Amino acid sequence: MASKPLHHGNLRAVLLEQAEVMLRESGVDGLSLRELARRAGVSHGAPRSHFIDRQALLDDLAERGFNRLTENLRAALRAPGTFRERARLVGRAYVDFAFENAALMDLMFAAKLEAPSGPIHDAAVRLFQVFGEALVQDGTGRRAADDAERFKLLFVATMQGTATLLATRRIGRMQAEQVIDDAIDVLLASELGGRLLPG
Amino acid sequence: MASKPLHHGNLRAVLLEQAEVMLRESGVDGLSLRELARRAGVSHGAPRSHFIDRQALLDDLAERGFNRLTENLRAALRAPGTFRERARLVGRAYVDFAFENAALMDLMFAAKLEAPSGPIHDAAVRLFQVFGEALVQDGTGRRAADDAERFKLLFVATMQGTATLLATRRIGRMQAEQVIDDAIDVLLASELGGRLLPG
DNA sequence: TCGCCAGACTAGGCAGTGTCTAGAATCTAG
DNA sequence: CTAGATTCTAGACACTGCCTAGTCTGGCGA
Repeated sequence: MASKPLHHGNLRAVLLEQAEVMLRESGVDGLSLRELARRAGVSHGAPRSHFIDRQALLDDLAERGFNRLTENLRAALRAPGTFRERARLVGRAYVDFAFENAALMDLMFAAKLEAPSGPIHDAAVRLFQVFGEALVQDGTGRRAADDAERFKLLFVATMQGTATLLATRRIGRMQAEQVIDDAIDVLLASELGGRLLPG
Repeated sequence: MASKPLHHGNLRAVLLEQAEVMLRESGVDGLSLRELARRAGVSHGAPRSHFIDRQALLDDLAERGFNRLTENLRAALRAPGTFRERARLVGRAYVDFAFENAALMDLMFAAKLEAPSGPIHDAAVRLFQVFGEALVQDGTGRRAADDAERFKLLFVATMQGTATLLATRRIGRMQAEQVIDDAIDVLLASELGGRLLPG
């Protein structure tokens, strides 16, 4: 599938690229297929060869967003340093991404009415798995696994909430960084964190 | 302003009510002014007398959502019990609201491109003030105020993140409740919580 | 080599939408 | 009772997403 450039070149890639630009410029509501086609220099029906729906395009954008964010977090996690230091980097990466891609985050975390399934959901699962990977340094027993899951969820929820507050401009960037620093301090000092990361 | 029923009765109220129904039924995208007018039994231009814009209607809905959520949290906070117990109730109220009004939450926490201002932002500020009120049992000195602010932000961020994860069906309702319980435990056991609520 | 065909793309049309306008209907204040 | 302001109607316009028929093109098998 998705073989070679055909008539236009590689329209699909151009569409996705321009779509991200429009998303940044004028939000989700400002992203119209016809305007997108206009910018790409093709007829208004052309995008339909690559995206059956407007929603299909939005889903694709969201999925790519998840993948990019996942990669950012992976990179932060690969950095040398203590667990605390790397956790800080991860938090900053998350919050930075939310700040610089506010509209895209809306797309990624828009409330779905249907049941969770499909590639977007899978991409989200893959994102959250990143947090899990960092916590399995001691994978001893079911107790540890349960603790790790709760620790992970708590950390993710805090990051996500901070990201939302930042993207909606309810708090500033510095406040956001303080929140994640505080969150990490509190989490690592807690009983939950102590059980997971002794020493 | 907003005196008495005129031709129709009180259209504005009917529109807002029906709009919330449509929001719940088919999300933000499914909320059209013309369909709304149809359901209210008025011509397609009638809503314009009460809402200059579609966005004005959405803003009004968001503001009302903030006010309702604020009232819910106030009620939870008024309940008798220890601080921990009331904090639990607040967390549950927040998360329940997000679960039952997912599309509305999207509206309330959609990323804004502009600077924060206007009635929606004010309503959001009022919401977050509720958390502050619960924390000023000992208002001694600047240090305490700073701690209270950080505590509040951390708590709010966690609630908000949990709400998003729940509304997007990334986690279940029971997981969400565990997250807020864990968050409260961790926060109250922390140094930050200890400084604020000694004893 | 050549015909053929799946896929990319064009162009037109349709229903639906948000917004604007002029004007009728209605309420309210003087 | 009249005059003005407000609510509402009806029509128009530009724009949107989606559908359809038909054209073009690149690659593959005979």
